[in-house]
Amino acid sequence: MKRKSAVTSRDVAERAGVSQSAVSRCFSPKASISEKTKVKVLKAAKELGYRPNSIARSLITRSSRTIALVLSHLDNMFYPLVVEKASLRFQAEDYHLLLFVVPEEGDFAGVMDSILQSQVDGILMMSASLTSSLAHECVETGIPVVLINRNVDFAGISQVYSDNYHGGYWVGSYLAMGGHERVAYLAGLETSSTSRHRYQGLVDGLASLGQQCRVVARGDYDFEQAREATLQLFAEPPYPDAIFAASDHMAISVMETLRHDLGRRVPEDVSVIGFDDTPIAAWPSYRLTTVRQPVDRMVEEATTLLLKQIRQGDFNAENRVLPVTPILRDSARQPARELATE
Amino acid sequence: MKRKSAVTSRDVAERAGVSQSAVSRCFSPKASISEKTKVKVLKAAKELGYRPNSIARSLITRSSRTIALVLSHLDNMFYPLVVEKASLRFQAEDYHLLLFVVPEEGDFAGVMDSILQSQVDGILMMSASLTSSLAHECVETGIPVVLINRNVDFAGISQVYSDNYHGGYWVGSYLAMGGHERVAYLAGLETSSTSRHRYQGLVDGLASLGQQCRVVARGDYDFEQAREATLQLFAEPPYPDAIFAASDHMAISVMETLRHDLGRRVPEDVSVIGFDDTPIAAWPSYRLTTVRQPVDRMVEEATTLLLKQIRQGDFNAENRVLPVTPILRDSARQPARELATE
DNA sequence: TCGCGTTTTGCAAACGTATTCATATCGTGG
DNA sequence: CCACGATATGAATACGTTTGCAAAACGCGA
Repeated sequence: MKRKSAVTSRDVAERAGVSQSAVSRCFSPKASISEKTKVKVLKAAKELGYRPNSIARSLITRSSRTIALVLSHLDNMFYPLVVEKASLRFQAEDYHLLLFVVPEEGDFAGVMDSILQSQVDGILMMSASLTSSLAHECVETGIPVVLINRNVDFAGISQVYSDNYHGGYWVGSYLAMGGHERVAYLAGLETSSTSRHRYQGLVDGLASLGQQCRVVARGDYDFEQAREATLQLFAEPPYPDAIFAASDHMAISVMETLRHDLGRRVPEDVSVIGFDDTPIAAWPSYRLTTVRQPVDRMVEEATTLLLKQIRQGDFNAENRVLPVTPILRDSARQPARELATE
Repeated sequence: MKRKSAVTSRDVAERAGVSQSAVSRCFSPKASISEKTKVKVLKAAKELGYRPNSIARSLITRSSRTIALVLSHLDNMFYPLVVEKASLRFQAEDYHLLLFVVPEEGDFAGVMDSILQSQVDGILMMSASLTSSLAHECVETGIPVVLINRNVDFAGISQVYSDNYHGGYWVGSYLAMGGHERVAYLAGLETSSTSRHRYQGLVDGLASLGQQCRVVARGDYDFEQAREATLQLFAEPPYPDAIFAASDHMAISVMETLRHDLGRRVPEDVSVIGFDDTPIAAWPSYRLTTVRQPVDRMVEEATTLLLKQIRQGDFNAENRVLPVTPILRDSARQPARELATE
């Protein structure tokens, strides 16, 4: 294998018989350069296989055109989807994505440090509830951060998430109208604000019709843990007649466990409702009743928000909460008459 | 929001009363620096909130400590898993990951250009069959590339993939021994070498027992397309009595379609076999018979190979083909007596 | 205290580009 | 053909580090 070419703008300048500045200008869209020299330079550049060194460029422009994407639960189909969309969006805007997978409740501070050093122009976090000290640190460095699908009570960081409370509320009232009397909640990570808000909504939704949430189990957004939790819930009576899981990922696990380990029918014996509306939820085997998060809009809002903050150095943190949509399928017993969605 | 700090090594040098070189040395592991000045510098650095500018560092060391990860099918659970593993591995080695999602048969050359400009130290490709002109270009620039789960007939690029041919071969003989007589193959992308090799194996495996592959349908590794293809296969007799899909992702789609659209039982009416052994394959609803790819080993081999090539500037391309493991579950009719796996 | 080998330290030169500023060139109307 | 505004060009500087080199400081036995 040959050694790296390392052909610089000087090399092509020499070959084209112009100055280094000239060739630099040829690769800056808005720079002033005559058509004549431009073709000369581009010709020479092509012949030498020249590509501008983006590192040097970043150094001088003080912008890496790179955005950090940090997340953890890559096994939950929801995230790959937003990664894909976000990636396409940023690529279109000529930004690069630096991926950071934080090892699930692991050494987050370390990763954060790594991010800060990497000179990214912005950070898109879709995971890991930020401790407020870390949040503070982010803001101090002046790097724009937007949280997606998570939030932290710290002014100064932008957040876009969906209306978890009302999603939960809808589930609560829907289950209550369906005549369920022993509703269980399968929570996500303890540190997750989304899980808490969904729970709060559930409780209030049930209460609005005189019901309550009987039991809360921990699933930590994990497939296996959701399974354990479900077995636990049915270890001894009284058994739940409905389970609301904080994510589709867990809801599917619940359904699998109910059907194949516990011999329960869904929804005849127990209703199951999820959250997200992941593609799997629509598969005929599940037909999971769930609450749809507007992934496209979330990504769209988050990315444009981030880009805006990057461009105008001076910005204010914004919160965007997006509406969710109940998706009525067959995994939950339907109320006798249709529920009027608010 | 405040403006970026931009505290440089000079600032901390001044505050610590040393030269700029000294502070630089404090952040280079192997540099020679006395303990005394080191603490002085680190103290000053902490007080000022200094972080070495990795861009400037990259410029001088000519190494960005960054690796490009390029892929397309983020919806197939197989890929998020390897992304996660690869990410953790590289982070542990203090490398960063630049993510490139190539829009599915889209403008690959453009993305490639973008990658080359980004000055990555290496490229890990898990998708998109490289055209040989692009492959050539990669090699020319001298950037180490390793392909994972894909291959291209071009010496000079390292590849790690699993033994697709023998995986297919096993499927062929297993289906033949199970007494299937009308086997269909649901192919992946036409450009995909893996799909071709699996097919070749299937054909030979069937032939070894006097059978053949009756029909080939195109699924392009896509869930929806796999569904269409399945419907097509059962549009009119003769119907297949077994379908081998080039990925679990498609195999699941096939099962869903068979059961819910076509009212067929699996495996009583038709056997289904996949490839990958994605987590979903093990779910009780499917219990998909499949061929396991050793994801962990693939990632391990690919990453170490890449890192090795990066470290020693001079390297030879290597191919690693890893053994697969048949996973016998319930989606395919079992032969009367156990098949002795070779 | 001196001498000598070993660390430590500072100076200065890179790394490859963008960009300012002054100069040169061009186009055009008088 | 001249003058003049607009536009194109080149020289030089800066971005924030790493690192070779030479000088300085150090440790320590004599």
